[in-house]
Amino acid sequence: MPPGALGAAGYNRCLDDTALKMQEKYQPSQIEPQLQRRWEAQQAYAAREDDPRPKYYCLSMFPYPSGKLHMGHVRNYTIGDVLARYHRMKGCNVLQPMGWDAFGLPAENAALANNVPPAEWTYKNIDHMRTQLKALGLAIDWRREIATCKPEYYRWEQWLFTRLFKKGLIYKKTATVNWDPVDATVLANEQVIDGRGWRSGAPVEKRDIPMYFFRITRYADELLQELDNLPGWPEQVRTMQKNWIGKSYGVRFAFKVAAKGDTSPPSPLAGEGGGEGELLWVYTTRADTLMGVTFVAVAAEHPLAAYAARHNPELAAFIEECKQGGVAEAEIAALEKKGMDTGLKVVHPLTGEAIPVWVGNYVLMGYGEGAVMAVPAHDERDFHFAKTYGLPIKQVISEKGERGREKGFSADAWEEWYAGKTGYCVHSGKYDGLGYGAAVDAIAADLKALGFGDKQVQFRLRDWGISRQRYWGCPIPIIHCASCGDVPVPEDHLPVVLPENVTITGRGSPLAKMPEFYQCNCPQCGRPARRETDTMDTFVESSWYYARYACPDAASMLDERARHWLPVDQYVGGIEHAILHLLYARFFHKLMRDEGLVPGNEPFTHLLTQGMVVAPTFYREGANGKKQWINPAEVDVKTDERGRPLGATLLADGRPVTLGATEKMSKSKNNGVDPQTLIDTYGADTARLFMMFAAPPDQQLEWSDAGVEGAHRFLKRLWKAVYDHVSQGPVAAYAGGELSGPLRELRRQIHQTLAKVDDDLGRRKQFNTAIAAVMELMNAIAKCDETGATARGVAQEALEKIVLMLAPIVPHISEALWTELKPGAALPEEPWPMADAAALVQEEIELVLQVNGKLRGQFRVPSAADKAAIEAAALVSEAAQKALGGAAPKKVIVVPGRLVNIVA
RNA sequence: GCCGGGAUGGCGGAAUCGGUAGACGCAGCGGACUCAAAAUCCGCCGCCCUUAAAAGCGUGGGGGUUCGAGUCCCCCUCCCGGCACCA
Repeated sequence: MPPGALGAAGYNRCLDDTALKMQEKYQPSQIEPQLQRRWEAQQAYAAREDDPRPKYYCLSMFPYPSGKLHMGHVRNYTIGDVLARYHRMKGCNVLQPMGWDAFGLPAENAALANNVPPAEWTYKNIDHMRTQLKALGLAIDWRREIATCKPEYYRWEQWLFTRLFKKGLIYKKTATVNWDPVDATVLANEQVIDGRGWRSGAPVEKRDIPMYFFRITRYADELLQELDNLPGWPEQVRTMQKNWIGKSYGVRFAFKVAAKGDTSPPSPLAGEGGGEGELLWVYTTRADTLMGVTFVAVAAEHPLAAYAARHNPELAAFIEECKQGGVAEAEIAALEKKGMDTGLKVVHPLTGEAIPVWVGNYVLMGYGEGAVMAVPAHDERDFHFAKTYGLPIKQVISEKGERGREKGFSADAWEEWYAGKTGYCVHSGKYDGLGYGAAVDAIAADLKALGFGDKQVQFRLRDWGISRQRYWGCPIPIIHCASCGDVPVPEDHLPVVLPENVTITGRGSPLAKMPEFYQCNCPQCGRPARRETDTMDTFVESSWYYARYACPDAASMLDERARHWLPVDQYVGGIEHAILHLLYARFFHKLMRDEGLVPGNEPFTHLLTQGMVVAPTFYREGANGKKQWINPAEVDVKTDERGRPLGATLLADGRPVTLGATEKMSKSKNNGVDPQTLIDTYGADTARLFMMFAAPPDQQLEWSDAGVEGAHRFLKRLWKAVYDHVSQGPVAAYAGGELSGPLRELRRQIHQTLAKVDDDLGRRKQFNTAIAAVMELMNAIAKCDETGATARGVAQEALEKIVLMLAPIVPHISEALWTELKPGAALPEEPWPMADAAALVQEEIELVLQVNGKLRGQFRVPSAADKAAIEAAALVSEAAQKALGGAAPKKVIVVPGRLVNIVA
């Protein structure tokens, strides 16, 4: 039932009047649970499709149920809730749902540590965290709660999978994973520590295994193009996605692997098996430097490397060495660049020159062709590689520098301009003098004429491998049949239910050890077959949950309610999801659109990426040099008389501890502050206010106990101000009539604050400055000592507006105070207050006088004064006279409404 | 390594379109109230010189554009996020 349907009288009838009767003291522990119970009983935040008001779908990234809420959650969900409540007051039909990203690795880790089945652990965590979330007073429609580990949810993911599989949007190929040879298990990147398995300690190896892939590259162009149609997204996120997709225009061509003494050009009919006479394909965006190629580098896994190593034990050993270590790109990119000559040569396609082929540990098989042409003179990485191994460096690009003189090239040291595209070809025969574009065109044309190369558009984005050799995930709905191949599970056999009673050993894949799970019959031929035992990447669940909230009980994947609510108007979540999650969700939206399930091309109209919550760290070093991290709650920090930290001691023993860096709150650094303690001590409103006040939402937020007390102090002051005001008897808010100067000024500030807060919450989404403006207004009220009925009327107006402006941020205290200020009225029905333009008018304004850009004084002018009048007023001002000393100014710059700058 | 951010008093931050740097809060200092403490209220609070006023300096470092730069441009340092199996 929408709050409006009850009416103010009906809403207030649910009030326990005695318990909410105004106390002199602010007691959040009394107010908050009572209001939360009332909201729940009234279904005050249930969202309905038949509501005629414009819809506003406000979504915060759903949490992984790790055990208990952390500060990052409190921040994320408060931001979302402020926006949801603000838009509700603005007259929108708001949907704000909540659910659980319930599949994932930590449940299996917990199972290993505590011997609890992942399902049980997860459900227990969900129950606890739901209670915690409710204590925050979020305006959530809890009827729509979903958990991705429930078959009712993931069955539709399996259903979509089978549809996409039949469409050819899912395919199988091998991919490289981290392999722990001792635990016989595939490891996640975070489980590889310094090249070793986190539990076994064994050196990790790269291993190729078959996997299912989503053809996200088929949508690469659209995913890129549509970024320009997302003005509600932060520029930095769009830039990151653009670079991630990485559309490039280049040339794909082949070298022929030379048989001894053979310098003839390759034949287009040659094979690509990796032997002599066959083709070695590469892709380059710098075809203009083709004449400067001095070697070719292939990945250790490239067939040509294996071919060259057949009778070369040293090379074989090097290739083995390259297979050591994990697959994480960050790790590989940070490795020392190593390589070895294969002894093989390829033929330069244009010059016929023999070019050596090297194996390089920095060339990755999964990227492009797994082979690159190397131009040391014009690529920094190739340059350093060539220097290390004494390979030739051949300049083929030059550039004009100062006064049109040619820049000097030296193979001794790398310079930035070597890699530039603004020069022209040199030492390149017929291509000499051509610029970047013309040279690429000419060389591409020549390669094409030879029949083994052409221009090609390429993306950095790779297809999305979704197979995981894990238990706690959505089973991939495929049956492997010896005669029919990979057969998708038919619709009427879905869902493929994940068994919940399992024992996790940390060795191998649990489902692959459960015949009762994998033994089945082929849906096509009926013969015994084997069910796929891999589960899906958990990013798959989080790629479409936003749509399921619209219709959590639908008897299909989505129904018409998804068309009503989508797209999400406002999405709120951590910046760490800027690329992967947000790109996958955009991709899924397009997949679902093409299935006719969702409207529009993009899932999220506006995006707010919030910063992390950080806190100081404290530690002691053990005898073995290992740091023992101490929680900030167990530490007493001593400061000097200016508040600078002098040192810290452990409360338990009074002995010193070391103050470490301020870092993201984490288990590993033991610097997390439990939000539960905060809520228990000060109430949810204080927690919310502090989170919104301490930093702008997109910046990192530093935890501060003192800051929390400051936020609590403000709420106590607000409470007392209303109490004192109400105690003097009821009064109507000022509605017109003569005002004294100070009261007119106070009223002007009330309405100036209304305009500011509306802009901050609506357009800027910057809550700290909105709160600061309200605090300033509170200070102004306290300073105003006008008395009488009119003054009380203005005070009533001020307090009413303050309570309404704060309602989205601190909903409990606001609702309690509203009942006192306007007996019989219900806050959830109040519209957002708008500034009265008439109250903002000023007769005179103060401008700044600068001399040579430096502040030298102030002067007053009528607010209607034009430029000439302002200049005249400035020149006769005391400060101007003093600065000029009778001389005429050289120049006068007038910025109306701001300042006058006199150039003397 | 590559891509994207960030750096402003003792601290968190403000300055929204190139126009008064430090709003608001915290900490600190001084005072009021109190038998006392806590709470609360009032005042001060960038650095430097100073009795004071005034001047000077000041937004990570170096250079530039401009009447005027925290904001724009170039170079550098450090910190943070992401890098495809943490979520």
